Amino acid sequence: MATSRTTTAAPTLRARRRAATTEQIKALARHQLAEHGPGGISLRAIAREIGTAPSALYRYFPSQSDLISALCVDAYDSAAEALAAARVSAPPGDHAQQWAAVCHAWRRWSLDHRADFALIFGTPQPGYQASGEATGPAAARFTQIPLEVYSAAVAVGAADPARTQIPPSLHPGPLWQTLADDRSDGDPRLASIILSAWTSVLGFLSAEIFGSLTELISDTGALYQAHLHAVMLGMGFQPELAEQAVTSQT
Amino acid sequence: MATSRTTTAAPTLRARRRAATTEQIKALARHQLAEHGPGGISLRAIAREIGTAPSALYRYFPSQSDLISALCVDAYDSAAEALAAARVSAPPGDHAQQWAAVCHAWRRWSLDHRADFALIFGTPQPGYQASGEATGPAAARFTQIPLEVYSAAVAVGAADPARTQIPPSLHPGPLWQTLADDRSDGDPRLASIILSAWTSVLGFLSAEIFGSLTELISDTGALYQAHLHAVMLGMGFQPELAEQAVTSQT
DNA sequence: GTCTATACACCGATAGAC
DNA sequence: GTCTATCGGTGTATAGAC
Repeated sequence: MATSRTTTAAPTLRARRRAATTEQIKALARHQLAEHGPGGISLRAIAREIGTAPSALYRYFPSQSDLISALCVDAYDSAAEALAAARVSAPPGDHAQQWAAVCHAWRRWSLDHRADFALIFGTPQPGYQASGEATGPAAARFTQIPLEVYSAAVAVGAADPARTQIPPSLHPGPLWQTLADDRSDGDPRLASIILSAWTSVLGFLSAEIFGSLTELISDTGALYQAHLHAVMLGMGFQPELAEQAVTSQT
Repeated sequence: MATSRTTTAAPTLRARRRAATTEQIKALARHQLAEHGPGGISLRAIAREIGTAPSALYRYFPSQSDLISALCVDAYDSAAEALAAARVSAPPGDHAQQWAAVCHAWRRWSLDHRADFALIFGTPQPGYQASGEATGPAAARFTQIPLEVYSAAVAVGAADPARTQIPPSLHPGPLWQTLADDRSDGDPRLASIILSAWTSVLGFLSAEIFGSLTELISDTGALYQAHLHAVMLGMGFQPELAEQAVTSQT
């Protein structure tokens, strides 16, 4: 009966080899993704590089969609890790600077992992995205980071929802309840404010990575800084804190 | 020598039939795009529905990529038409309201043409997007609309670049010169300001169409209104004009 | 010029032997 | 778990009939 416990603390030699192969498959798939873009993942090509029959891969992933779902989860985790690291490396008391640091980390991660960015923020590939049940928790872990930073900023008065243009009557949706923990007992406007700000930042990154923003403006980094500045003012950060936070970023 | 003039004002019966077939192919491709998502366009399926051999389609489009490029051009034209119509239907003198109307038209068009939105604003499909030479003019025609509205607003004082957070030192890129006409003789900051604002709106639409924004907030329309309000303040519109323009939208 | 017919090389997925 | 064999599907290219 103990043989079925694959996730136990005592890894069988078989289980370890299996995990290694799984990781190898994902690595090759990630490489194909970066090379040939979305939809360029070929199970046959992976099997060819591994040196095995194509059908053997189906013992590791039931279908190509499951492989991509796994890549999505990894991408969310990778991004969340980058954002969390940026947050803790910022001054603990300066929530404005934490926000700016998180946003800059998001951009850097996006530029360094364009394929992963496209995977989780771009056009949903048909069939892949359908299993939001698999990628949901990872996405929640990611989204929670900016929420925590902003609600902490509001709690200490570094940002004031009353300074924003978000009407208090807007109610958050069902999925938001899953995200928010006890911190969200306060102003329900936090959901709307942070979503508005978050989508503004997402749009910049989307235009920079997918679109032709790079050819429309020379110094996209400087524009991103100004963009963040405007966004932070729009979400009610104290003007002096916002300016100082934005200019203190490298 | 006149036989090669396919775009002449005297349409041959042959040419008309050919144009009709071309349009039919594009219509079926659009349908497949909306049905099966990006990458779901199958030339064989189109030929099957038309009732012809797959290879016959190559007399109309040299390759699948060219078909998709044509769809991109159509999508840009469709969006540009919707935005331009919204602009002229707004009060001629009220530039803030024109901006808000254009943004609302953009959202409505995006929600009504999700596949086309993904085509031109989502993840670029490898190979398709490479021919920016084909879709470039159409994209320029689209981008020029908000530029015209905003520069007109600045010209009459409805918006003031000095109120924004965009530093004057930012220089526009090479492609921007192609877009801007004589109107852009003024403040070079206009490029940066409008790009920052435009990407904010794009991010909202991207999150609403690609992502799970719908499940995070109940009334996305109301949030969009507040989002626009914040964006307009960020681009230096007079506060009273911005508020009135946003609330006057249906 | 236009369409048919055919061939090629790829793909994801499945069945069944070992 | 891995293999071979196979199925139905795809985009693309070429040869040849009308």
